[in-house]
Amino acid sequence: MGVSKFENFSTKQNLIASYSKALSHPARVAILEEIIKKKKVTCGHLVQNLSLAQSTISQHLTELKNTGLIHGDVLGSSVEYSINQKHWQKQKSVVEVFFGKVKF
Amino acid sequence: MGVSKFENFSTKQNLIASYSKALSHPARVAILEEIIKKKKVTCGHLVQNLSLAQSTISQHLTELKNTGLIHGDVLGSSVEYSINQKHWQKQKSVVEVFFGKVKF
DNA sequence: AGTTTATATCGCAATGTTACGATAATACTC
DNA sequence: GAGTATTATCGTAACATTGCGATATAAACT
Repeated sequence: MGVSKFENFSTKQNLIASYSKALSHPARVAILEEIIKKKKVTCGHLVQNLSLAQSTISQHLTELKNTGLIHGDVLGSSVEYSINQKHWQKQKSVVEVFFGKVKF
Repeated sequence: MGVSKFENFSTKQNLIASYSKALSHPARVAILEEIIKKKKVTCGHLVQNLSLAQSTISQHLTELKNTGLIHGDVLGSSVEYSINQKHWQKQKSVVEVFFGKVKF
């Protein structure tokens, strides 16, 4: 029991769910806002600005990377994270279409 | 450990996270789509259309109700669920502002 | 090569989510 | 009132998520 039954739902429904899940924790929202503000941001910068351990932030970054919202460019010994414009726009439009289904 | 540190983040960040969490499971996306399509929908109707147990669907409905996205009107022995237009619009605008922060 | 710096990954504990069956609660029907 | 129908809640099992410290990995610097 307790196992999510993703196969019962459409690809589109799973896509919306997966995109929304990326934003479903305030730490990830905060990370994205910081990336947007600074354009490029390292893990170390985020560690200094958010009150979370380095390993925790790295984990959130990996999640955001996996959904496609950001990408990391290796720069010497550090990694610069920035918004993946293509996926951002895709998620933006998918979510907006969903919310637009309700007519006022 | 493993306890989410919501207090480290702003009210706005927690709001976006909480709204997004409501859409972070395909069953809830499917439920919302069905409600939008039919305008009003009972729990029983959803049980017939989604392959999930009655108790599971009732649980998802309660979650959607708690975030404010839908409300239920008692109608005899059943309950008719519909979109809470006010909260829907609020969530729509909060999410759109967030996505709009990235300029292309 | 050894040291420092930056990030990722592992292992684990605490908590949260998802699903179901069983049962309770409420409102109609006879 | 007894029986039926509809929804909510309880209890519980199986995962999943979040967080941290410790450790691994990789690049840069002496």
